[in-house]
Amino acid sequence: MHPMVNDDGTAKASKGPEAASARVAGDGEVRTRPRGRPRSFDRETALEKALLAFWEQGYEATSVSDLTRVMDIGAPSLYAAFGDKRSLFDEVVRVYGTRYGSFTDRALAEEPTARDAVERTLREAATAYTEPGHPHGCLVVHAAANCSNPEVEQSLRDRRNANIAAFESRIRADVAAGVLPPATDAAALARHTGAMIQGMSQQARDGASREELEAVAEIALSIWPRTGTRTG
Amino acid sequence: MHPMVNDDGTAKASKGPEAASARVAGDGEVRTRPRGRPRSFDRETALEKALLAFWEQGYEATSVSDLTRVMDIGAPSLYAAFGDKRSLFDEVVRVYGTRYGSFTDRALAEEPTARDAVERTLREAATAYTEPGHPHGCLVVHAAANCSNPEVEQSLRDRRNANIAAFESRIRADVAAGVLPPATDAAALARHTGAMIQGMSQQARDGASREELEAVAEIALSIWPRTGTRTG
DNA sequence: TCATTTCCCTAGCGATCGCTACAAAAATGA
DNA sequence: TCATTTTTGTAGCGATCGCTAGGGAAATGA
Repeated sequence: MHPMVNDDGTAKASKGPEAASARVAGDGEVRTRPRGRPRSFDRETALEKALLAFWEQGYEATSVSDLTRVMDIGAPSLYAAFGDKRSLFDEVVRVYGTRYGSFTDRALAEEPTARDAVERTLREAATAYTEPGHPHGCLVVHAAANCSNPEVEQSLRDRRNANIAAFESRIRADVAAGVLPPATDAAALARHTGAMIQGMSQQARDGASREELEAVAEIALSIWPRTGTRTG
Repeated sequence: MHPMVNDDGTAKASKGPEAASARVAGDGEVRTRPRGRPRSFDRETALEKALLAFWEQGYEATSVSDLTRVMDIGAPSLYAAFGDKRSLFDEVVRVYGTRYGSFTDRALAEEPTARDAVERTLREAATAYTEPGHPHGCLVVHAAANCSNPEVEQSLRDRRNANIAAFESRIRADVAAGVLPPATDAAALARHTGAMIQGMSQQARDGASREELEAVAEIALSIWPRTGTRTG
């Protein structure tokens, strides 16, 4: 696809400067350093800078010139290490998902009920979306808004809708288990949760504080029947 | 500011091809047609096309080339009639506010209680944000997202926050009147409403149907105490 | 008819966009 | 030392961005 992409360019994982050339067959010593001139920058550090830029400004408003400036590398280095702008953004979204955006998945996996998962998600969203040290709000919600590239826009839309679908199936499971009433509209409840998350993210971008978002979350949580199995 | 802007270019209201040259002093007859070559396009029609383009793609992703194509006029005609891209967008936002986005103001002005106003707003949002014939969601919420021009982004942010502030003062009025409990957190309740509106708008952009948004609205409304003065 | 006024069309301005050709620089193994 | 491999910086590609100069076209009043 791309002519000048080296081994760890568009690869899935971000491996360091290993993957050497000289391979010692069955022995353990594969400590050989790569062949040519070594990279002058740390790939993960540069990726983190790109993440913050995309998070702040969105995919399209972040130019390659912006990226090379904040990553402190030249354009050819960027293209050699990350492919093109789109590939870099995809990798940024992956890293964002594992580093910043995984509280929803954790809540769904670890909490005993759907309500508890939603409660934890909304409360953690209030914190995460206003945390100092990085842009406010959710990258997945905002970074591909008004994007001329329909594939980029669709990829984040898919993530948002998959998130809501995960809530819905979790709610359905609680309905089947008798934790929630049989008449529960799981789809609507899940979509309501998704709308709250996205609305809170927009509020965070518009300047709302953590306390203000927490108050919003409390209100949103009051719709859930308090008949859960929680001990609290 | 702009050298080649005629009388009705960047003016507040969109007046037609009047504002004639020959002025009959105190008499009523000011029917004289303008002096030079008449415009070959209808200004309001072109403005509506620009509105739909900005609504669909956002401020920055809509190029002047896009605009001249959908408005079916040349670039010099656009600049002569509307100033620059920014002025055209400002006018589009004004028209959008009066034509599509005024249901919130109407609800706040016409409904007897804050709860009724929010109820009507959320229900009408479900309809308006999924209406066929124009893009889904709210222009004010989305059109300036990820905008490189901070003034444009701020102008819509101000509108969103002013909207929430209007809800808050309406809620405070009901608290003062005894319609809502004295312990009501007006700011949080207003922000919750704003987050719901923005979340529903995002949902509409992501493909949610009117029925789905109405179900979300019903859930969101269930947080309000049903002790209103409504007869229904 | 004719000067005046205003609009439209062509054509192109300088700036920026994403991206890359090219050659020097810095590491390797032999 | 020297050929090989990979990265780096420079410099610039074609395309598009927002915007406008300039001259002809279409209306006016005289």
